[in-house]
Amino acid sequence: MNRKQPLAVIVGPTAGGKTAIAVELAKRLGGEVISADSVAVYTGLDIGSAKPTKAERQGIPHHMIDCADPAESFTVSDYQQRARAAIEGVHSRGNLPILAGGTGLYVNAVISDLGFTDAGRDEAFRLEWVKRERELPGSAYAALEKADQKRAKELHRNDFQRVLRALEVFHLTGRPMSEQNGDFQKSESPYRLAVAGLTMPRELLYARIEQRVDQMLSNGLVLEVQGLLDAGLDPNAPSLQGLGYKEIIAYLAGKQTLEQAVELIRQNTRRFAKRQLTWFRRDARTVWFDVSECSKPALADRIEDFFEHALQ
RNA sequence: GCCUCGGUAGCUCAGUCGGUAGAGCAAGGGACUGAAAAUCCCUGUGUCGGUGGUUCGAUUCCACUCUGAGGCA
Repeated sequence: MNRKQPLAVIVGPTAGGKTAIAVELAKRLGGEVISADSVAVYTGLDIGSAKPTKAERQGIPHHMIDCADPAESFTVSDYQQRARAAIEGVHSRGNLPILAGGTGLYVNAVISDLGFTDAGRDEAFRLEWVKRERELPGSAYAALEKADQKRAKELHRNDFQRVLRALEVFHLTGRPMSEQNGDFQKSESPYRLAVAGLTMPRELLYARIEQRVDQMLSNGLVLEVQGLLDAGLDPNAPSLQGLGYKEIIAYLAGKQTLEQAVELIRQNTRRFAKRQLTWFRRDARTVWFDVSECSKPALADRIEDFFEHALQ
């Protein structure tokens, strides 16, 4: 009987120390890092995404970083395919893949048996509905109630982004989205899994976020954004809707002061970290490690121990 | 020194013709299947500045007091 391949996973809120611990464990366990970060996939978005530098990577191979053009939109489904291929590559080299990142949906797309429908995107269809919704708010949800009652019940009528996607799937396939997607909470993982969650007291996390934002600024975040815009990147591109980018763009457009932009980045990052915690807490497979409870080497010891036992 | 207007949720304020109070923002919690760093939902007990007085009952009225802003000397 074929045994599933092992996959070590490190999740947690932004600025929580995932990168450093992932590299440390890769060194100890003979691993390679698979990033699970929806912004670090884009080339050129380096500072704002806190992409690990060459020095921080310490010679450990990192996958799923710089693999998409920021002018194009990169989706979960793209991520799933390519990340799984990357993991297979790591296995074929006899190494341990370490999936590390804070984008919950991306992590789930890899570690759960999450099957995406074949339906891609239909931009014309989307534009049409955006227009209709503006003219008659609530019409998209009303249409979904007719097309896919089950999905409509799962969604809130105001969650236009999801309502629209469900409509799009029905439009492209002629079948309700709710019939095409399994319940990923109940699905079995394709891998032998060990999921470590990094956590710390909220107060400490927020202090670290503040530090990180200051660091990004002194590393030249404003110049990075200016450079991307100068290179012709559309400020409305999905890649630039990320934290830190949209606020700086608003500053460069003269819509707010730099101080306001920075304060907004801090606040939005705190909120984002909160949402990340909500996501990872929900997954019962996550085993939590409090970073503030011990020294860095001791933390690495504990997680190394956990991975070794859980992945046996 | 005198006069006026304030002191109510972490912040800015509303309100109670006397029956112990509510908005916005902040914050917290939750959801999450092709934009996910996105999108969306839910959540308001606080010595009503302090001490006395009147009253069945005071955050509300009265007195004193502390404190902030402005004005007059």
